Amino acid sequence: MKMSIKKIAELAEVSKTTVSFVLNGRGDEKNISVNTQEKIIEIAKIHNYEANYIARSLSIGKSYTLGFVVPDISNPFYGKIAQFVQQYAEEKGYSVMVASTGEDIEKEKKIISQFVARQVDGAILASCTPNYDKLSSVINKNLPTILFDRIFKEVTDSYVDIDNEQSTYKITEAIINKGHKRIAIISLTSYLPNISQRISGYKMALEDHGISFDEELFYEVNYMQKKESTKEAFEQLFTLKNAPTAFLFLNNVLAAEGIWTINTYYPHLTNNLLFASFDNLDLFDYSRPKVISALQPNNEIAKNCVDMLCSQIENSELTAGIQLNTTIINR
Amino acid sequence: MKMSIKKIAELAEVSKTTVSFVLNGRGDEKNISVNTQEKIIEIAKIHNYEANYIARSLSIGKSYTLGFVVPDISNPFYGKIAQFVQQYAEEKGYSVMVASTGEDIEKEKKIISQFVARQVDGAILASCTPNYDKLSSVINKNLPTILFDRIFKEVTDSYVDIDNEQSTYKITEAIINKGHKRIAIISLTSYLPNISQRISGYKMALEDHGISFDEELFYEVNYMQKKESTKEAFEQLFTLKNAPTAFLFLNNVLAAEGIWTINTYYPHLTNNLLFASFDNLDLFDYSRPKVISALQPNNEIAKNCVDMLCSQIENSELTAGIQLNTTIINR
DNA sequence: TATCTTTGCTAAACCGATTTAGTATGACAT
DNA sequence: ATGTCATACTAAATCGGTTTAGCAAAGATA
Repeated sequence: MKMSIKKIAELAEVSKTTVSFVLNGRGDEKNISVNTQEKIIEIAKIHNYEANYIARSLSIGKSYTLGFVVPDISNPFYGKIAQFVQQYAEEKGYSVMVASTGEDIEKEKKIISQFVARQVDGAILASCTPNYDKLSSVINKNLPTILFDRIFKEVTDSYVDIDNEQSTYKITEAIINKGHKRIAIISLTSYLPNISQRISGYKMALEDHGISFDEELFYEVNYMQKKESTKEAFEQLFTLKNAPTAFLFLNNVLAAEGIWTINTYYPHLTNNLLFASFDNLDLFDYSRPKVISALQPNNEIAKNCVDMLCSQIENSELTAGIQLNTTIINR
Repeated sequence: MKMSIKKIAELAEVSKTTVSFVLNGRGDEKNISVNTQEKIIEIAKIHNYEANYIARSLSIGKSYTLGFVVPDISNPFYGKIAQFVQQYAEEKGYSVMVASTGEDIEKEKKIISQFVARQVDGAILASCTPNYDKLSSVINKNLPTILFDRIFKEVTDSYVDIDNEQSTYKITEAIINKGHKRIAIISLTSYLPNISQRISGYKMALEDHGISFDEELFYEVNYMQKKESTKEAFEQLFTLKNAPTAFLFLNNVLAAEGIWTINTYYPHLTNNLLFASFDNLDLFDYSRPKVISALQPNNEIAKNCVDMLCSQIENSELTAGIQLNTTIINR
């Protein structure tokens, strides 16, 4: 038999009110006698009573649920952050609903609406839209939202950012310091702010080291057909009279694809090239080539997202957006 | 202003009941005049009304929420399945709450209790307990539950299994067919049924090919200290007078660790050894050594989990447990 | 003895939906 | 004129909690 506060009240021969007070630990405060308190707690224990969160949510107008929305939850970068987000959320009494948008802005809208309808208290979002008008329409449903990874500062101050430009500058510098001058950069067709910051860091580093930016070394891969697109990029780059000796990939998916491509179609070159990537992957330790990378502080990103979101939810306190630093892993 | 059925009723000058009928598409069935219906829908649209799922849940006693509980959501195997589970769940109108147990049975219990309190309609679970008494106590909260990956058939018939024994038999056979006779097997200290089935498949294949099982080639890695434990395993195995020429890892985490270890400490051996793994990882395509693997049908596992769970929830229909096949990728 | 305070408890409204069991009205048949 | 039926709608209970306002009795104070 499913227990409810009402049934406990009947068994203990007290009112629902009293039961609610006692089971919420407000018995003393509300002057409920020790006797009554013990009786109620005893009965609750015997019958394995567990509060119905749905009813409580409806009553107090808070669901203690957060939404976590990313392009692809099976990407290890988002996976790691999901894991930490859930862990920190749990510590604060929140559960987490997760959804992947598959880089589809319409789906993202639907998911957010769905989460709003489900009364999530807030959302942590890596939006897939390359357009901040659209993003505004998505998140301005007066839903507390923290942006990460894909950030539009024009839309909100609630974000946990990464020093994309500075990090890419450092990676590029590390490549240059190993003696490379022809550094290909593999980017995305879709224009996200984090990506353009990374491109900018690359260009700055080149400039500061007296290397001029060569449009021929800049390649945009189409995410939807990344296998073919990456293969094509390599073909083009290797037919250049002055082919690149190093490759900088602007995220982990591109890098993994690059590693696959080079091993599949150009295995003889794996020892001659230098690879570098934004985002880290464990496999960069032992892939051929090894990959210099900028490791994002997943744990801290998650912690800050949850902390900021909760303080926004609980204290309606808008913390300013923050920027975290990556660690360059120079393999 | 947050809209509710009550406010729409006031604006339309009808009863809450009528509004509810109309907005649920039961207007015709309930003989609500076309005029009234249009008026209500119009008002709802103007004010951007979205039903409160919490209230609906309380009322109908169903949350349209599923729990997805795994040891580690950042493991790509679980991540992929999570992605598909969420996708299929969404198609059926369910949202998914995700949680990682970190291989901690107490945490697993807490998470399930939490999900039960939150009134999830059912759960998809890869339990971390090596003990089916404990598992029973976890899932027998009359919560519809589908087990996958970590399955105890004694506990429930609701599972989506993999042909662990047969698959490992095939992998082992593939190794043998490449001329190897000394095949190390790297397992886990924790005794899960899927792991013992895999071990059994390995032994059967050896036997069928006239190779006797050698206890010295069997190594159990401690998950909690897998780096040190794997390193130790390799040290031990390589000091054998008759060292192994092939390694079979019983899951992807062990294999990834093995690849890391061999590249870090024995880079000169990477071309001489054959690796094989249960579970597939993209990197097996280009790691050194390449890795023969048994690819689990993530998409199908997810689809079956969701389908079985929903039919259990919606029709109280207990489908029998099923077993899916892996694909051996012989690199 | 009268008044005030504290102790111990509860009735009832509320959150926002769903759903059952109706009612009122008018049309039609007998 | 009466009964039957379809149409168009609604009052009120319900789900399982929280919370406000307040009551009755006992003890303390004047």
